[in-house]
Amino acid sequence: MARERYNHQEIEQAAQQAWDAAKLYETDLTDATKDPYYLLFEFPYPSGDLHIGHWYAYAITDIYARMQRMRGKNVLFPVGFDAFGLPAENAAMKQGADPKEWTLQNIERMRRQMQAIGTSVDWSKEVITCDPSYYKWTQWLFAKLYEQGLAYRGEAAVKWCPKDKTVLANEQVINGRCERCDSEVEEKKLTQWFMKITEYAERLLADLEPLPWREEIKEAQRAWIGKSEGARLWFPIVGSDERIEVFTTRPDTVFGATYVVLAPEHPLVDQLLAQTENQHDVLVYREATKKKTERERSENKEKTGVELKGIKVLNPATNKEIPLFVADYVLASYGTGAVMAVPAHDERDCEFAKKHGLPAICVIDPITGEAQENPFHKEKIVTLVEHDGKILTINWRPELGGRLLVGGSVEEGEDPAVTAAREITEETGYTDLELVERAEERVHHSYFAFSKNQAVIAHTTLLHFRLKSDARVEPKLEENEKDRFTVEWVTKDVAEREIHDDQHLYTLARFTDRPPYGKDGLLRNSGAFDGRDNREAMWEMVAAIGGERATNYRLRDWLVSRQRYWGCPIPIVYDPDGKPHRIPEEHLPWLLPEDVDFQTGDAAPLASSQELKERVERIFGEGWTPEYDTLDTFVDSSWYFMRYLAAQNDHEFTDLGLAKKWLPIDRYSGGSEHTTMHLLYARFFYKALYDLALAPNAEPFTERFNRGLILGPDGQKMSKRWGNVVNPDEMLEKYGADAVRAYLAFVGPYNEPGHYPWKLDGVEGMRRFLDRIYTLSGNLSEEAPTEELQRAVAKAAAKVNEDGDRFKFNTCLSALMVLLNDLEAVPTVPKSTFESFLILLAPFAPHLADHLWQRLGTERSVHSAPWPTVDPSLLVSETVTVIVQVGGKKRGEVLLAPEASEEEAKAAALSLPGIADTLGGEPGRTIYVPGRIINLVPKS
RNA sequence: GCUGGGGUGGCGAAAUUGGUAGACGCACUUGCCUUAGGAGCAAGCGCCUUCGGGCAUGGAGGUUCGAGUCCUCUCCCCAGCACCA
Repeated sequence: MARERYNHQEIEQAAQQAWDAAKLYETDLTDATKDPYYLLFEFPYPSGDLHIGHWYAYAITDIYARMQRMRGKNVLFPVGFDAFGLPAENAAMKQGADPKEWTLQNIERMRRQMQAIGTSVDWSKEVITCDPSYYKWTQWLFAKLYEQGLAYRGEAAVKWCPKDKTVLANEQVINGRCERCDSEVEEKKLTQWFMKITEYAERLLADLEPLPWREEIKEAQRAWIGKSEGARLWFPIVGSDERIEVFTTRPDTVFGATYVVLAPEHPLVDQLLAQTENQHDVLVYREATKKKTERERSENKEKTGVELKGIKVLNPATNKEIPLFVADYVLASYGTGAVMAVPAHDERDCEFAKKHGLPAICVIDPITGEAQENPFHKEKIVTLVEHDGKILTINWRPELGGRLLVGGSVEEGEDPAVTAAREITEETGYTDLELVERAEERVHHSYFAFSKNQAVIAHTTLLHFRLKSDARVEPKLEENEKDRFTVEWVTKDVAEREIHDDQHLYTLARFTDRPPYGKDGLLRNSGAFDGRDNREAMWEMVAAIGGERATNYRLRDWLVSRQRYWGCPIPIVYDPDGKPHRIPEEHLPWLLPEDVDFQTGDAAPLASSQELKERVERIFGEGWTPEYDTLDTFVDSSWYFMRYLAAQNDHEFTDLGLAKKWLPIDRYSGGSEHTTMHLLYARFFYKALYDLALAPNAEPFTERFNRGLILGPDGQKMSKRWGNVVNPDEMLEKYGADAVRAYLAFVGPYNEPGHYPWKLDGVEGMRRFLDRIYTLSGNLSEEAPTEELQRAVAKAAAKVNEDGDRFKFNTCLSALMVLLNDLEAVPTVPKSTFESFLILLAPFAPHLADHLWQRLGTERSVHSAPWPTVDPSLLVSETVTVIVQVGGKKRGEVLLAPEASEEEAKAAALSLPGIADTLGGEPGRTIYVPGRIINLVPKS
């Protein structure tokens, strides 16, 4: 039977017109007869043309919208445009276009394209963020947050992009570069508008836990919030009433703090300058850091800094005077902008201390091994012996511990150094030894000595020896000891790789890499706390030195001011004293002026508007001045999903009655690039509104899915630069919307963000699949379906249901392909079977399915047809293939009833040729999993 | 470096969560049909094989009657964070 090709252009246009005319996708938000289901995708920025990534985002989400609708849900599947933003303004500067016209034209074009791909979005609820009817409410919400103190004006060192000529939020700075244009970001001290997202840090973190999101999304948010728990401690400045406040996560190491460091921007630096002996050096250093970009500061990890000579601070634990430094490895914006430095236990402090010759005091004796009950205490030594750049090791037989350094037990009253020298000579024969260093700290190594059947804690002294010469005597060994180990000189690398004992590894690192030393263990050099477990004693120490528990977050407040034109005007005016006031509600929307000059250099374009100045004076009085900054577009997109519920409502920003019913959003599909910005901001916004009783609950998105990326045919990211951009319009013309969307659904799972290359052959294959369906529609009969066909349909329906809910449309389609293969194998297809097939197909190829459906003589659209319910009894087949294994290896298969007993299965298995031989007699044991396998295990 | 997610044919991927590894599709091979067309149909398609089988899910061990799936170690890829005290 020859395969026909359907005319996709005709079919698809007709279907779209029919859906439109029937208003098939307008959701009645008040309908109480059906379960509401809110399916949301991130609304696009109207850049101009729909690209394949948009297809992937909308067409695939649309599959689920259609599926849910057919299952009887009242589906809200809205769309809008995130229409403020820099590209419109750039186009204005480049081509002299009006940003508004440019944006609206793009929106018009994208609307048409979205309709052409057959998305079932509800256009009646469209929102456009640059429309005054929308931004009126953005302004209104800003004012609400301002009244709550959640939007505030503050002076801060902010990130400035010299190319885009605007400040950026922290989130928009990637490795010291502007995330949009990749320019190196500068720091400026400016007064700007912020949102107090830090006040919500804890809730943003805690409320993340129960959400059923992928771990990587949650983890990215957690990392961004960056909670760390520790303490605030105060270090008094000698001869002054001032104290330096530091934040530390390791207050238990305070006795080891040998100096204090301030960030160069720390306000105390100015205050202390007068008493500083080397004022000039400090000023020079501070100027130098100021000139460096953020990137230079973090790229060059060499630790620089200057001591404030003549100034000492007191370590509050030891009461000793310690020096004070400024260094740019301490960040002004984190914690208190000042740290206590503990070189013995912190890598960065250690590096800095080495460079400046500052002492390291070890305050923790590490504990290694595994905790044991009732241990026997013992004095031991471990020694690192070096000669000629190599390290002396004893390579024990594997069961005796493998490669180790020289160790041994200290005899009663013996000096550990003597023990060490004795052990080295006894075990290895070397005699010409020189003691280089004896570690101040000791290692407490806890283990079970099998030879003596005794749990032991070894209190180990660590020693570092050097051979003065390789003079050697015969080792003094018992006869039975001789073949238990070999003495080997190895490089440090080999030692690091092959020594597995923590205690010995610590020793190796202790004398080769130097500090930082171990993280946890028993306190030493810590006054009254000596011998205590460091973690356990930590808070007592904090209390003892007058510190307090504190939690710090990496998250900073969200900077929302932008020195740009094409954004939502901040609804603030300033009185003649420069004090900000919110613009009263009756003046909202506070319109964006139109008489602006974009070429303003570093100043905000709004400052060039005469109309704006006049408007302010007219309304508020003489001397009043406008706010010239506009809002970060992430503010617009932080609440748009609420506006969909009341897109046309002039009196309210949303409909709170409907919100109770529709929010939180059931499923939110978007790109992984929005994990730490949009998603975090929107969650914050929603929580803030919840606290104002303007949102019905505290989390806006129940489920979140990050979609993957469609790559060019060459496996590279699509880009004009590589010439590998796929033009969706061409595809649409050549293969039709159904083929393209089904192909995109088939490339891989939509519930995890993978990278899928666009393969033209694949689109053709998908079109072939659709053509085969079309062809099959010419081979229908009025017969009743056989049970076999019913089973095939039920199986496909079950799979589409299950995997559809998991956003795994690739396997849904494979189930439909299997079903089609089955249908092609029978002489004629019963009409009712084909109808079921079309219903299952409808979400994936909505136009073709609808066309064929109507050709069967049905008036209504397939998209209003009821989704098939699966009869579970049809999923259980009469016979199942049971795998026959002998000793876990497949040796054949038998057909059995699913409920066949073990005896029947065993008999059937044994009757297979060769099974009995392979088995060699009666099985010792039989494992039978009905419907799956029978495993006959030979007697051993 | 830290954290998280991964590694399965030539390619995109499946695998009922411990029970036939590679469903489905693409590419490829062979044959058929034909007024050679980038069409259609049929068969094949992990690797090796002495045709009995044997070996295969990055690698090495382990648990188990049975491991892609669980455990330990290790290598590689991707993402987020990265001087955060």
